[in-house]
Amino acid sequence: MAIMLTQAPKGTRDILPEDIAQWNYVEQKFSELCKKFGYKEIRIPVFEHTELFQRGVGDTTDIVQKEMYTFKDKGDRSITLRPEGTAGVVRSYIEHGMGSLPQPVKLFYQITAYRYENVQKGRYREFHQFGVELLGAADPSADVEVISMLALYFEQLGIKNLVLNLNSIGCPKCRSAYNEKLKAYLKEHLSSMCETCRERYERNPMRILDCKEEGCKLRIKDAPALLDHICDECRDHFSKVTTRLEAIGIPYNIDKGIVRGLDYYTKTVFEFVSKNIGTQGTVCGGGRYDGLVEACGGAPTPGIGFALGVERLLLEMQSQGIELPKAETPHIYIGAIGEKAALMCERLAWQLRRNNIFCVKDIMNRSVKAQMKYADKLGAHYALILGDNEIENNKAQLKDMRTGETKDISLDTLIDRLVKHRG
RNA sequence: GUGGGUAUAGCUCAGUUGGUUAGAGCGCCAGGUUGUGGCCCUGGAGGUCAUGGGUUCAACUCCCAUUAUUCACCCCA
Repeated sequence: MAIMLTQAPKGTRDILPEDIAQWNYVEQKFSELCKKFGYKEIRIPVFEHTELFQRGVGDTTDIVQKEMYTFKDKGDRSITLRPEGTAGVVRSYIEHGMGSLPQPVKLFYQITAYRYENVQKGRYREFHQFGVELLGAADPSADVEVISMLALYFEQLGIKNLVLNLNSIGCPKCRSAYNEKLKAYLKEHLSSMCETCRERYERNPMRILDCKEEGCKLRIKDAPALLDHICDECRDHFSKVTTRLEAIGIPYNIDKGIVRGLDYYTKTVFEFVSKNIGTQGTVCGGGRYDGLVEACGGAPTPGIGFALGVERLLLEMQSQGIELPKAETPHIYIGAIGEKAALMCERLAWQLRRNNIFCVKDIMNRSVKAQMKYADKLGAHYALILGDNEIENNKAQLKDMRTGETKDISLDTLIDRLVKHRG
């Protein structure tokens, strides 16, 4: 089979001009909101050293085990296209000594990410994420700030009925104690469980709770839940988070099953889930990762963040019938008949554009009728055609394309009038 | 990695039990006016019917494979 020159690779897609306005809209809204909370934008590389993700995301995760786009560059370095944003941001935090900045350090980003997975609704191999990382703050207020940002973002976009699922997966201390309890419970059932679960039993028993195999689900149902076995400190942290969420009126649902995909998550984990955009309903996921900076070679630093799937966000907005902005249309179209008029058209359009007016002019040398049709299709508010009469009298008919009315207007005052009447 | 659906024009789709020049609507271009869009009318461009093989006198139509796409499993944003 010949390589498909005319087809984008599997799992990638073009965002076409007709859809750009809605992307710009959600991007701008997100960026404004982040700034109001004191977050600063950061831009990180599309690729990093493979080892960063192995450490930062975790060797036992599906992401690292089977979903990364990894290749050798010409210097024989192993390079990986970022499968998410947190690892890169944490690397940057360490590399640039951000631990010496006034704490906490609050960052946001809008990135593409890459995972080699089979494509389905709401899931692509190249996808877009908005994310936030809050580094240096261990207090439960930090968890609440990050979650409340999301709640406010959805509110501002007019999105309703997303469910906030919340859980705590404890700290390394209580988790290892819990893991022992879990292993003790699972030990007698192990022979009847699936192969991957038997492997997880050794490497990362908590992930067994995520298994969807029927046989395993049966065993898991009555397994001890981590949330019921976390240490006093983690319990206190979690209860402060929920108390504060209640204080500002953000509803949540405790879901003891949330584990999250990254190994370094600690304490609070959460996701915002939709029911109506297919089975990939997690619009946004995040959590606390107090061990991550240290694991990547920095000083012990608490952190919390989230990533929001933009494709899923837009799917959700569409499914809720939320009206999204469309591209701006020209304020005026200027056409011309004949060479003399074309020269005048050139000058006029130039002046309009220097005055910041959205102006489209004829560059096809077409008939008047074709030009008017074109102006109509562009959605221009006004149209104006220059010809011999206009040159002679220095006047033209300014046509309002919505009402069809025309007005005689002196070309000298055209710009003033358009500036005044704009918008 | 696994399973199901789908593949005909730029888009949405027809195409009879297999039958000769593959159609429609929308969109695009042009004309119907001598210098003015929308409605209407006329004309035009645009398809190796996803690709490769097979059955047949004959395949868009039946069979097989491949690829793409889509939905789902796994997992995640």
